[in-house]
Formats: sequence, C-alpha cells, structure tokens
Amino acid sequence: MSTESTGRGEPDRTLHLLWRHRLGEPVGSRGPKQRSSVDAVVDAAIEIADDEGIDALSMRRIAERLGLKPMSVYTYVPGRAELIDLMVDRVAGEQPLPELGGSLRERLEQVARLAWNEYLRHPWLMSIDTSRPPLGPNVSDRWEWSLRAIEGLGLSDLDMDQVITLVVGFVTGPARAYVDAERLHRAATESDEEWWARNAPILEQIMDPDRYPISGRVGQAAGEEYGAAADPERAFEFGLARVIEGIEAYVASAG
Amino acid sequence: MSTESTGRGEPDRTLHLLWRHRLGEPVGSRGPKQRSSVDAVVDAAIEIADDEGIDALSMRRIAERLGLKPMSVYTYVPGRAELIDLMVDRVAGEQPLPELGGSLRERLEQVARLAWNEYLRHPWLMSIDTSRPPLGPNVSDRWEWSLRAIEGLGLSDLDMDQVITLVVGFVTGPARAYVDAERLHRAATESDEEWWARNAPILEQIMDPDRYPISGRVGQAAGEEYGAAADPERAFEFGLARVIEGIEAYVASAG
DNA sequence: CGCAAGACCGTACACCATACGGAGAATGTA
DNA sequence: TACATTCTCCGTATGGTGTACGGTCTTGCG
Repeated sequence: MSTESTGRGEPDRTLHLLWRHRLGEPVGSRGPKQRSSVDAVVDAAIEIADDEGIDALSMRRIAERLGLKPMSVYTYVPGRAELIDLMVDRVAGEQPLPELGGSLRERLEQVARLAWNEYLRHPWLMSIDTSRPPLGPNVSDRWEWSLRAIEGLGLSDLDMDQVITLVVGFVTGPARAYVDAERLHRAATESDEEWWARNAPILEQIMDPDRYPISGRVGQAAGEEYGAAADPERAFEFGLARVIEGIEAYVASAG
Repeated sequence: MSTESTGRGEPDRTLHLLWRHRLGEPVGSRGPKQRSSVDAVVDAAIEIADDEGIDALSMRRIAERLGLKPMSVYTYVPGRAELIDLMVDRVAGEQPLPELGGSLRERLEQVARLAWNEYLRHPWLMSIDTSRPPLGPNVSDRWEWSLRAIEGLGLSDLDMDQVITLVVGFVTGPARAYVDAERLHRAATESDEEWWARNAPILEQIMDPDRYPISGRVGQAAGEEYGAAADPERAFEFGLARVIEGIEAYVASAG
C-alpha cells in the first residue's frame, strides 16, 4: 500500500541490470534456456502500470502475462524494487532527445515538455519516489542532455544542477493535476450530478462565503471557464513561462 | 505497495468526518460508549507514518496502538482511504497561518515556507497523491489564506489559482530531495564507502567522461561543495527565488 | 422492562512479496 | 559418453495487508 521508491535493491545487481545492454549479457549459461527475458518482464510491468495503475502491478500479474508462475519472475529480476528502477529507466528512453534549439527559453521548454509528455504517458511515474533516480543509461543520457540545454551561460555547476532540477520538478504539479482530471472524467459520467446532489447540503453549510470569500470566487470562475475545477494544461504553460522568466532574469544578472 | 490517494471513499461520509468538529458530533447514541475517538485514530496514524513511514501504517498497527482489535478501528473510520484524507487535513492545520506580511515576495515566501515545513515534518505527505486534496477545514483555510497572499494585484481569478498552485507545487521537488538525503544519511554510516568500493568498477566503465562530460563535471562540483550529491535546502531557496521573480515579472506586466 | 442501536471483535477471504528448496534441463569437462 | 555443475522454473509456506460478514454484549430510550 505505499511508497514506491527507486534505489532500494542491492545496488550492484541493479546497476548490472540497468546497463545490461551496454555491459553485454553473460554468455554460455548452463541451465535450460530462459522462456522469457528481462526486457519482456519490464515491458509487461509497464503495460500493467499504464493500463491499471501501479496498484495493479504485482509479480503475480506479470507472471500471468508472461505465461510463467509467480516465482519464475524472480529469475529475471531480483524483486519489485529493482523492477521499478528498470521501468523508470526504460520509459526515460522512450522519447528521442531532440536537437536543442535556439534561445534559452526554447531549450528549457524542450526539457520541460519532454518530462510533461512522459508523465502523461506513464502516470504511475508520479506515484513513485524518484528523488534518487536510478543511474541507468536512459536517465543518465537524459540528464546530460538537459544540462546541455543550459551549458555555456556562465552559470556555476551548482546553479546548473538547480536550474534543471527546478524546471523538471515543476512539471509534476500540473502533470498530476492533468492525469487526475482525466481519470475523474473517465470515471464520472452521471455520478457527478449525483455527487453534487448528495453533498450540496453539507457543502453549503461548510463553504460559506464569509469564511471563504476568495476561494469561493476563484473556484466559481474556474468552474465557469473550464466546466471543471482546473485546466492543468494551461497551468503547465503558465507555470513554465513564469519559471523560465525567473531563470532568464537570474542568468542575465549572474551570468 | 502503491499509490495512496485522497478522495476515494464515499464522499459524504468523508465530508462529515472532515468537518466533524464544526458540524457537531451526533448526540445521544445508544450503544456502549466508544473507547477511543476519531481524533485518536488520526493521531495514532500520523504518529506511525511520521516515525516509520506510510508503509508501516496499517489498520492493525493503529488498533494495536489504541488498545483495540483491528476491526474496531472501522467503527471510527470507514477505511484506509478516508483515514488518509483525515490525516492530510489534520496536518494542514498544524501550523498557525501567520499574518501575511509586506511585499509580494515576502507573502509568497510565507506560503512556500509553510508548505516546506509541513513536508519536512511529515514526509509521508509526499508519498501521497494529493492532487485532489480533501476539502477539509484546514486544507480549505490554508487555501483561502494562500490566495489572500496575492489578492488585489490585478490578477484574474484563474491566474491567482495558477500562481498559488505553482508556488506550492514547486516545493515538493526540493522537499523530496531533503527528506531523501536525510533518510540516506541516517541509514548510511559506513556502508557508503563499501558501496563505492563495490560499484566503482561498474561506474567507471559506465560513466565515461566522453559520454557524460557535463554531468560528470556538475556531479563532481556538487560532491566537493556539499560532501553529498545535493543540498536540497539551497535548492529550495534558489528555486523559490526564481519562481517568485517570474511571478513578479508577470504581475508587473499583466496587473 | 424490553427493544433496538451500536461498539467491539472473531473469523475468513483474497490478495501481496518473497524465502526456501526441489525437480529437471542443458551445458562443460573428463 | 558419463557425470558434475549450474541454472530455470515452480510448489509450498510464511507473514503481511484491507476489509466483508455476522455475532455478542452494552447501553440508553420508550
């Protein structure tokens, strides 16, 4: 029921798995041929998480999808924690890293939009504690590419790290809101009105305008504009513009 | 094992529980006196989550701490999902909302620092999907207070919503990094060197400077400056300054 | 007093990750 | 060719989870 987090397994085993394609697979193994593969396991796991959320991701479900019995999955992957590392690195390599374009603003936008797309495609990423991301090839390539977007501006190395962390980190806010709104939209249909009918008495008693004058006004404005509580895509564009302007100002003063 | 998320229970029951203090408790119940209380359950849950993480939070653990048997907890709270809503609203009311001070910058800093403190005190908050926060009294009061920080600047209602979402959302990035670094520091001690010794061969093979020139340089600079991979507190101050500057620029142009 | 509501909880079910050890297959070596 | 080794696959079991269901007993109301 809880925190998924990266970086929990025995680190050397995890590192080997992450870099398995570059390190070269072990050759000449003795036992019977494997019926499946690490890549197949990771693919199956990502598919399950994409379709049904990270809650539905279990070793049993993966085994089922691969035509194996539960315990056989452990032949490919040491455990659930390591598997999640592999999933994170895998999806980090899904989108090609485009050539970094003209202005600073454009380059930072590229960095942010790549993260935005990734989150929308794989919402389970946001349910995972990726504060210490796995040092896999795709995550590493991506980080190098992001830093290149702000190379040569006169920023200190430390500032560079902080700028990218800020831009990438900001994205999670609106991305969370986006997938949440989508989920709600898909689930709701007619129960929406029911919900309001049932709760209106309580809400009226609670949300009196004397106590919440501004929230009330803002909430109503948002509701009228969008027909929903929020427009996360717009929030993404808005926030991104603000963040980039803040960074531009800093670069101008410090660079 | 997974996503905790708010807003999952039967909504009217949850709303009643959230607002239980303002709505007035039900009077003259018939059965035996309750041995515990909703507040005690929520307190116990928060203590467990604070001490041992959200993973360790289970209905059984709560029951144990209250001297009840597991199923009795369900007399107070409909289920785990609703309990988490109650926990979130409870900790949102822990810090008093200070008088909002002078400049826009100062007021936005107050908003951000309140969130920062809350995350550091209750790291499990970051393992929870609070994209749709529970509409409890403390969360609502806090939201109203945050909006008040930017009231009267000439921003549209929608912009106000987006600005606060941006400021509050930004905090999670460095806050995650902070508690993660702390956890690591507590757990590590001597195993740090061991880890490096074991993994140095792989890392050298992997992290060759041709492939990762900038990451390599930046990582080394950070390591030398902090003796650690990052300084999240500094990242918080840095990011906050950038975000606020971006917002100030927007207010100046749009207000 | 008697009834009904409600607190407490025993039991059970369906999940979960994963430790352990065994069966059998494929290979390297003698 | 024969054997030892190694590795895959998996049966079984342990200890955890949330919570549905129904029973027992306490308590206050009519």
